[in-house]
Amino acid sequence: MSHIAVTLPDGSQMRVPPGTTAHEVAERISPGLARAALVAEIDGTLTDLSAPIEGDASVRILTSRNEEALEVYRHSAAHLLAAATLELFPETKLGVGPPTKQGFFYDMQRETPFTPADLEKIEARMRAIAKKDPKNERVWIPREEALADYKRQGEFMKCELVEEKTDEPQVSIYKTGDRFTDFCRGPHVPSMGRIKAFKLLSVAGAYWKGDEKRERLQRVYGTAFFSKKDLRVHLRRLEEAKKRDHRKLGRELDLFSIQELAGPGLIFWHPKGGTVRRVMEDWLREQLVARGYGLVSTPHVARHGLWQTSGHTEFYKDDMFKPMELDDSLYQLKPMNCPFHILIYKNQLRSYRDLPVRLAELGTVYRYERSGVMHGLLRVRGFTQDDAHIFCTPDQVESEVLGCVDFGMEVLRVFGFSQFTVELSTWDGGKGGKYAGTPEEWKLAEDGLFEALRKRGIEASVMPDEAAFYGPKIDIKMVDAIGRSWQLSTIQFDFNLPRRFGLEYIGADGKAHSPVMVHRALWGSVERFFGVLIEHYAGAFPLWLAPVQTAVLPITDHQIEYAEAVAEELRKAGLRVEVDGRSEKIGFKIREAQLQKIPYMLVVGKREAESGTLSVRHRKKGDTGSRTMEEFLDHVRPLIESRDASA
RNA sequence: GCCGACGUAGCUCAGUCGGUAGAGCGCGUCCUUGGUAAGGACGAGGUCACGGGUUCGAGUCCCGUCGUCGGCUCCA
Repeated sequence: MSHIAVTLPDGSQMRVPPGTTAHEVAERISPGLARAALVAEIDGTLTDLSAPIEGDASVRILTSRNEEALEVYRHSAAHLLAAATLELFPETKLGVGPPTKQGFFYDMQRETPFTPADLEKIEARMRAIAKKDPKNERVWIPREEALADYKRQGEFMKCELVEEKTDEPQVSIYKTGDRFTDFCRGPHVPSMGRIKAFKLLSVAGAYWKGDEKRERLQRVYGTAFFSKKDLRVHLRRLEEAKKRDHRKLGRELDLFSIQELAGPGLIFWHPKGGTVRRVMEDWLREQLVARGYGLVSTPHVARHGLWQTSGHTEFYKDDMFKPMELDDSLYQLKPMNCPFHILIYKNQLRSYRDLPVRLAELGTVYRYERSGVMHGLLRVRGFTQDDAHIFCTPDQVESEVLGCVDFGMEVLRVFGFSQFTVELSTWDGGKGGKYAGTPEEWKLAEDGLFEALRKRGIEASVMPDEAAFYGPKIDIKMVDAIGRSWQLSTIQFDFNLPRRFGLEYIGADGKAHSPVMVHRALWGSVERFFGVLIEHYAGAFPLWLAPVQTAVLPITDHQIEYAEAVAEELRKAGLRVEVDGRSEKIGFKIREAQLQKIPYMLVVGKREAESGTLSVRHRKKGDTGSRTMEEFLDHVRPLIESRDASA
C-alpha cells in the first residue's frame, strides 16, 4: 500500500503517503490553516501536528477556534513556565505541570520560596523565550537513559514519574529549545511562540503527590488564553469576583462579621444580614408548610450515645467538636440533624398510612473544620442547614424525589439563578464492597432519581461511583451572575441510618417494614447560600430581600418632619425604610444610599413636602420623577409580593 | 492540620537604617440648608494582634501563640 486515506471533518478524503504529518495535511488543505494549526485530532485523540500518520485515519486540525485546543495550549504554557524558571533558577526541581479549568500550574521544588517579584521575572523570561519561538519537539529515548539523566540532574520527582507512569522501553520527552526537557506524553503546540497571551497569577504551597508527608513544593499558577483580549476578559472577571467578594461586601454593607474573640468560622449576623436571613427563612418556612413538611426543632447537643448509635463517633469523629464531659454523660455538639429527626420518627409506631413523614428544620450544626479551610460564610464551623428528612415507602420514592427536585427548581427561580447544572452520583454496582445498602435499594433509589429528572426534562451528568457510601444523590449546582458554579442543593438517599436506628413502619400486611429515608437540603446551609447570594447579586439584593428597601432623603433639615411622616406611612405598608436626616447635601446622601445598594431613594424637598409627593430614584434607573405615595406603593408592592428577583 | 504571605485607628493603608505613630475615609461638634454619586472647619480616636526575647531603646529584629488571606486536603 503506497498511500493511506485521511478522512477530514467534512467527510472528504485525501490520499497521502504513510508517514505524512498532520501539519502536512493542514498545508495541503490551506497554508492559512497550517499557520493557524495548534494541534491535531487523529482518530479522536489529540496529537502533535508533527506526528506522522501511518495508516488510514480521520484527521481534524485544531486552531484557536477550537476549545479543545485550549487545554493543550495551556499545557504548553506550563512547559514554558518551567523552562523560564529553570533558566532563572537552575536549582529548581520539577514536579508536574498540568492545565486546569482556569489556566495551568507547575509544581516545583526550590529551597527559597518564589516571591511575587520572582514571578514577574519568570513571566518576563517566558515572554523572552516565546519571542525566540523554540520548537516543542517530542523525542523518544530509552527509559533507562531518561532515568539516568534525571537522576544526574537531581530531578527526583521526574524519576518517580518515569518509574510510575511507564514500563515501556522508550519514554516520551518533550524538548523546548536546547535546555528544557520534560517527561511528558503531550501533545503540545508546535512552538512556544504560539502562546500569545498568558499571565502568572500566584504561588502557593503544595506537596509532592498531595501528601503532607512528602516534599513540599511551590505551585506557581498562571493562565493562558488564545488572545490577549480573552486574557483581559478573564482578568477582568477575576477583578469582578474580587469586587463581589462576600467578605468585603459583608463588611461594607454591615451584614455579618466574624469575631476573633469568639473564634473562627462562627458567624455574627448583624441587623441587616439578619433581616435578609429572616425574609429568606420566612419564604422557606411558608414553602415547607405548603409542601407538606412538618417543622421541627431539635437540640444543639445530645448524649454521646446517640452519636454512637448513628455511627458519627466512629466515622465522623475528626469533624466534630470534642465532646463535653458532664455529670451524667458525655455530651456532643451536633454535627448533623439526621439522628434527631430519626428520633422524632421513631418516637411513635408509624403506619404506612402516616407516610411520607417529612420533617424539616433550620438546624444549626457545628463541625470542627480544620483551621486552614475556613472561608467567610462559605466554609464555617457553625452553620444552619435547611435540612429535611423524608421517610417513605418504596413506592413513594419517585414522587418524593420529584417533590424535592421541584422544590429545588423553585429555589433557583426565586433567588434568581437562571442557570444550573445537575449531577447524579451513583454507586459502583456493588463491586467495591464499600457501599451500604442492598442492590435492590440502590436500584430503587437510583431509578427514582433518574425518573424524577427525566420527568422534568432536566439533564444531569451521571457520576458513577461518586455516591456517598450510604446512598445515591442528586446535586444541583447554581451558576451565578458571573458564571461561577456553586454546589448547594443536595438530595440524598440514606440506607445506613434507618438500619442503625432500626426504623420501621407497619405495612398494609400488618408487618413491620423498613422505610426509605431521603435527606435533602436546598440552600445547603443558610450561611453558605447567603454568601453565594451576596456574590450573585454583588450586594444589590432584589427589592424583596433588601435589608433597607427605601431610603427617604430630605433635601434640607426643613423636610425632616415630612420625611419621617413618609417613612412612617411606608413602614405601615410593610416596607423597610430608613430616613437620612443628616445635615448633608442631597448628592452626598444619594451617594451613600447608592453605595449601600438601597433599591429606592425617595428624595423629598420643599416641592414634595408642599405637594405631598415623592421624588423617586431607583438605584439602577436613576431619577424616575415625581409620584404620590399611593403610586409608589402600587408600583413597589407587587414587586415585593411576587418576590421579583430582578426588581 | 500543612505550606507561604500578612496582622498599625471602625475601614483602606503609609511608617526609610531600631530612636515611643501618620494619611484618607468614617465618627463627634460647629458652620453650611444645598434638588439626584463626596460642601467646609475643628476635634476625638492606637496595649502597632497577643506573649516572650535581643537591645540603652522594638511597630520595625528573633521565638512562640492567636487570627486573616492564598493554596493543599476536605466540605453544607
